[in-house]
Amino acid sequence: MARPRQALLTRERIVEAASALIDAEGLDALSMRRLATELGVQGPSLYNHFATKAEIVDAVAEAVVAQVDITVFADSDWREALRLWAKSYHAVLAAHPNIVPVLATGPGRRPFGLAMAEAVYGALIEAGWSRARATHIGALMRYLITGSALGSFALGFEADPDVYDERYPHLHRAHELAAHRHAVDEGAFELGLDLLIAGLTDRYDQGVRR
Amino acid sequence: MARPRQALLTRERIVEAASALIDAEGLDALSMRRLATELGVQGPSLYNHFATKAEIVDAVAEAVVAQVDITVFADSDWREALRLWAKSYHAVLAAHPNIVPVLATGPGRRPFGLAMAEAVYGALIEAGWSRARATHIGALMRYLITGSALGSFALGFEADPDVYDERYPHLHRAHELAAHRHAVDEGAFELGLDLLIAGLTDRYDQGVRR
DNA sequence: TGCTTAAACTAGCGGCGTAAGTTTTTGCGC
DNA sequence: GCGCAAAAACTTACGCCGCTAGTTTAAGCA
Repeated sequence: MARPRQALLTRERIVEAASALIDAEGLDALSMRRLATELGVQGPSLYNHFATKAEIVDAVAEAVVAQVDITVFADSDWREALRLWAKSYHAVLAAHPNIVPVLATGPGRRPFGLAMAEAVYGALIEAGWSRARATHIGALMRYLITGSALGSFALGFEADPDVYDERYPHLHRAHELAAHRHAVDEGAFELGLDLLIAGLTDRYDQGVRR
Repeated sequence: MARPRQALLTRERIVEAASALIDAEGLDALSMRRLATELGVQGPSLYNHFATKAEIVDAVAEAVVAQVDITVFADSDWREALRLWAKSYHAVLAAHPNIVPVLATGPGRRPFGLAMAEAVYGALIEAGWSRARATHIGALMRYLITGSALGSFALGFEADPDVYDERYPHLHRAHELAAHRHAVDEGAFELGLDLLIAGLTDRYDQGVRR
């Protein structure tokens, strides 16, 4: 086949297919040939639309970050905005956990990623936090959000009871963690968010803003 | 060469070389052929000592976790122990950032990883926290520690000033972040640790332990 | 109508993890 | 002391991978 009358590929279609593949089978399953097959095309054809595989992955990451609600920073008090944004971000990552390793490395040059950083940092600065502290708070939120999304804590433990022998007396029920995955992971995230925002609120109200 | 009079490889030597390679050039640079070359041997010879590449990576992860000080849980108050352990873990990961993605998925079946989980969870249970809360606290600590080690927040922003145009008014100095990498990353981690432990202490002292 | 560009193709390079089978040495049981 | 299994290296090879180069044909514009 040479050039078809109607183009088979668009950047949008490629990103959609890549996103679906990553969601369904993980980052490792995304290969140029596999993705192309999924789109009914030969591998190298993708290079007519993206220069490298990394560009495709970046575009997928960008599409995911674009789903996070950052409008809250315009409307709400910084505490409430931080909480709502964190929950929104957390929910988006929970829906697309396989792309998290990419997001965890920072916004890079991705416009939506930068817009999110701008919204968070801007709101903290406007609230009166020092530049250094606003940066710390932004970093801290990313640690919590990507850390919790990167891998389920509950699933980090084997479901095989034989793993937890007499060397680990307190872990004798750790094999049950997987069954309570949601409660464990969400509970830890909520606890972290509560503690961080409460602690920051205390400092803020005491006038300690740097 | 057939079987040599003196074995060229041992599991220990392989893990050491793999660890050094990962530290120096990252997880992606670790390939069986490359690692073998580093050890003066052909690629498949490694399979006489490890069944898969994943087993080698696991052994490297285990060697790193083994460096974390968990003796503090035997000696100190849970608050102090948590703080000291977190700092030790953080320092170890800062020295070996490239292996963090592996650790972030949990202890799996690695004895040192499980021993660490046992120490942390056991100390929290002994202190009187409920099982559910102790699990949450353990998860939360992992989120903070691996989240902060996974990728420098500061280095997640491009050092190229042109990236930060008029769309991101508050980020106009973000290109300077890389230069303050240490202060930013450490500051955020310390802030997080302070806030979490202070918040947990408050709840604990008020008798809220579940 | 003719030229440039776009978008598909095929072929191929060097690298990957690992399976299979070969060779030689070591060390143990008789 | 001998014979033989196991150990530890090897070579070869399979089917993947990202990506480059060059080819073909259609589309769009001068």
